[in-house]
Amino acid sequence: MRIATWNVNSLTARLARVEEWLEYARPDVLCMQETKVSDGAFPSLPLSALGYETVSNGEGRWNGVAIASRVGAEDVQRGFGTGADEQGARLVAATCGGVRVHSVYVPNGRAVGSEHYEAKLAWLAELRAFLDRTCRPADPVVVAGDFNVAPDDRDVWDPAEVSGATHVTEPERAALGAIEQWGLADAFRLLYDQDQLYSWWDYRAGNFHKHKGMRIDLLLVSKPLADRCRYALIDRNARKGRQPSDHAPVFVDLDD
DNA sequence: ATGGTGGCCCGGCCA
Repeated sequence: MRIATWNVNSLTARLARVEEWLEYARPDVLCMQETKVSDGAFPSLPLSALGYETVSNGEGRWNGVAIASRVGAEDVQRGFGTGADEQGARLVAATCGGVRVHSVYVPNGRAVGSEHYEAKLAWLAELRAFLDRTCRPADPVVVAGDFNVAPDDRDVWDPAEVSGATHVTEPERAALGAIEQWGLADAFRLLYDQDQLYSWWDYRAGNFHKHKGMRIDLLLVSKPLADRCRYALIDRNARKGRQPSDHAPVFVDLDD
């Protein structure tokens, strides 16, 4: 089973690239973030033509998450369901082929110490609480998406250059750690320990070509799935060419 | 070069 995640930075603008990628990577499940499309305008038909059913949680102009699956999508949940401010449409979950799959788009946080940074930490704490009340770590669970946190210094191009900035601070890493402590592991790190393997590069200043990126797109898997991880890839090629997202898709292959 | 690119959708916000 191949499960993927990709911040597409507008599914409307990226539809051709997403279709192309689905055709050659053929994931069983693709979690998408920053779809920037309302549920009513979601392009379900072209994805259906490729064999994928889709579920989305989208507000329109900003944020938005979705799951495309060719192994079913049952028991859909949109958002935390607490009635609290969710800072936009950032969570959708469905059961796909027996795996509870969550597509998440963690708030960016902007500047350290800003209200947005504090809200990012609060959102991560809400995600942990959501897992506590909706799933069990002994079951097959995936939490995949753009976490806007680089788990450790291997995951940034220059720890000194970004030191103290968002995505790499200790409180953000601790909040991510609290989610992992629920019973999840970073599938990529179960398999590989190299540095300089990134999933996002700022559009600005030619950062992609300078290899200045971060690994912030993660597939967190529960123990029953961690034991099945065989292979993972950040598809850097999908960041190249015409009209790319600023993120590359990432996938993990699970043994049956 | 105190910006830079790109998405939303048309002036500025967001990443």
